[in-house]
Amino acid sequence: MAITIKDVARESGVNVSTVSRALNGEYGVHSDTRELVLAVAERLQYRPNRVARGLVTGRSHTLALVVSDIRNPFFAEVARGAEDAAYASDYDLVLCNSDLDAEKQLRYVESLMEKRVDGILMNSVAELSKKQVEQLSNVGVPIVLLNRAAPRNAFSTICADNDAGGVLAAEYLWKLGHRKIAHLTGPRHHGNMTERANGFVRALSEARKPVKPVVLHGKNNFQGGMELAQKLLAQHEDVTAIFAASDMMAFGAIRALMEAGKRIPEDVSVIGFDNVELSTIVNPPLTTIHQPKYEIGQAAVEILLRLAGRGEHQAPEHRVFGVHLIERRSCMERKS
Amino acid sequence: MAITIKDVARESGVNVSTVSRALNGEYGVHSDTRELVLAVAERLQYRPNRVARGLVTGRSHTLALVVSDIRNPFFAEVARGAEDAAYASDYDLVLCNSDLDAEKQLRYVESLMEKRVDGILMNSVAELSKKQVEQLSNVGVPIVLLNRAAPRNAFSTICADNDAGGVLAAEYLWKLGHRKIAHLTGPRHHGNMTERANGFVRALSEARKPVKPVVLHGKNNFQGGMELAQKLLAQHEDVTAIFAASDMMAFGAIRALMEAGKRIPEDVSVIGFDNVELSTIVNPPLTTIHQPKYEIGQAAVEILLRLAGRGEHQAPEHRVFGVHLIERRSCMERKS
DNA sequence: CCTATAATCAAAAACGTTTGCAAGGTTTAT
DNA sequence: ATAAACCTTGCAAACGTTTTTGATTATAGG
Repeated sequence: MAITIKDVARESGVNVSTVSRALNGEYGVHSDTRELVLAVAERLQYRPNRVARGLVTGRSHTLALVVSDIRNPFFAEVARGAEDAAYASDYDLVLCNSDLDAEKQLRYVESLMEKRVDGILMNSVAELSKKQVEQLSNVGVPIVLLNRAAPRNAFSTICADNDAGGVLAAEYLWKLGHRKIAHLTGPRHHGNMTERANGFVRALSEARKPVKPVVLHGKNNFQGGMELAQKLLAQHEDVTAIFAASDMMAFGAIRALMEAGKRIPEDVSVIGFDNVELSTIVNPPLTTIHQPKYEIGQAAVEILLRLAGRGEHQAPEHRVFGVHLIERRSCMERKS
Repeated sequence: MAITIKDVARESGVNVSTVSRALNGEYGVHSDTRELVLAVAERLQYRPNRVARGLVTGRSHTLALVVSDIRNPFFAEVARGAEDAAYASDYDLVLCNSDLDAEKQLRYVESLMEKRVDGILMNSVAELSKKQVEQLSNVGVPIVLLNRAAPRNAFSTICADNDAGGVLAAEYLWKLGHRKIAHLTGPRHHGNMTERANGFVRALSEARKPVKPVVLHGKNNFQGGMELAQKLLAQHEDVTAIFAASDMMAFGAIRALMEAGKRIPEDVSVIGFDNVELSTIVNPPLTTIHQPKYEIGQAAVEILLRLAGRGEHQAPEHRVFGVHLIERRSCMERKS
């Protein structure tokens, strides 16, 4: 049996309440007794039971991160930033993979509530019904979303400036002389990606000579990028530039293009979004829009902890990080 | 205030113990009362407090995964497998990044113990002192290691057949005609990588015409691969083939080689280990040793749950997964 | 020297569950 | 018909902490 606070109380001849105070460094315990208690606790290798503590304090010192898939390098980076920040404040982080499945996502939240986590960080990418949003709002624990949400609801949000990123990509491609342009993006209703698409097509439509890109929706991963690029080649052989809504999709697109005998960037330029580490090693190195993934994860739990510290209802915080273009070698000028 | 079991007891006119039994589907409660209780619980939106339950049952329904860095695609894949398996059994998974730091690793374990996790899955890659191993053995919660450990200690282990993988790489390179061979590997004392190295050099030394590869140690990531390849080029210009102990290191090596003006595979062949998803998209596609990452994570928590189910001291389980060579285009024949 | 105040600690309640035990009531078997 | 077995339920004790309250002692001010 594990040794409890009672054991160290008995062993040091004081009451458990005194042990508790001594160990937690609270005011009102004589330095002599404190030292004694500390010594005994050390000798007995006492480890406080955090679930017992959690029961009385109502706080579990645990945060949760629910992402669609941790294998997505973007989320891995966010997760690392989040975990580091949590660790720094002595919080644990539980990991959940929702696969964009609204039901699974809600099941996770429910389970997390039962466990009394102190905050949830999630990319609520799935379309939630009004009822679900309501349910989520009332869980009583702070939630920060990794994407901008409908302004009415009460979640805090943190994300990159997706719209600006889309604009950056559009301007870049346009200046390079491209006029037959495609945008490969994720599922409809994916908040972040929708914003990227919006910025992109808007910027192109406002160019000196407006361009209307073809926009294809698919899965946000390597596979999805491949499939969309294949579909694109079948329908629009003549595109000279592709903006992929994520680096993973860009990788898939590049693969499909190469298999179809296209050279990059000579035949078609490709630009991605995220700037994941691997984008430097693919060949050619991927031109992309950088967003601060680690910092987003980090900032998210900082917000979470701040909200968790305050009681009950707090004003939601919002934060958007700037993005910038990383020019590598997957795009080139198009003289038409 | 959240609503508790007492509320539903009062509301349905029965004792809390009956509510508990009804909700947990235990034997010995009349179907009428059960239905009533269930209805009331539903109406009141009752959510049991898992912390309180954990206190009495002594089980937290939580597992932990401590890896060196979740950004390493290998670990991301393992994590996903582990989380899926945990989710299937209604367990939560907390994520920890140890950075190969022995002290940080132990701090994590200590914190996890305080939280009464039901099992820990870790790649104990750091060199642990005898005292630390002992400490770990006595924590009282099942631990499964992602690498083979010293046989004396009581941890369960699960990993790929690293030695065989090393042999595979050696035989492949040798048959292709390479005789000037290098092996870029991770830090010394990295269990899995040491085994890969062992298999590799042994197989080469037992070849018809024995070869002694140069072995360089460094960091197990993209950066480390780059640095080692640069060092290698400076010291041994004449190598014609490189076996990298992980795909990430292989990517780094390829990058360094390309920057040094080498063509792959014409000038130098490169073979990796892991077969991460990205290895198909790098150019040239990477020839590598496949190990079943997702399955390893999955199997690890299955073992963990089995061990957690049984009481106290159980015989450790060991499992090793087979590996195989994936031939792509980063290696070619060498006629010397 | 006496009282008011502060410092130190013990006692006990609380947190929300599960669970062993016993008390009823109801069926079954003899 | 009665004892034995069984089913259903309530009661209360855990689980290991924190925290409030109150008592005892030491300190200080006059």
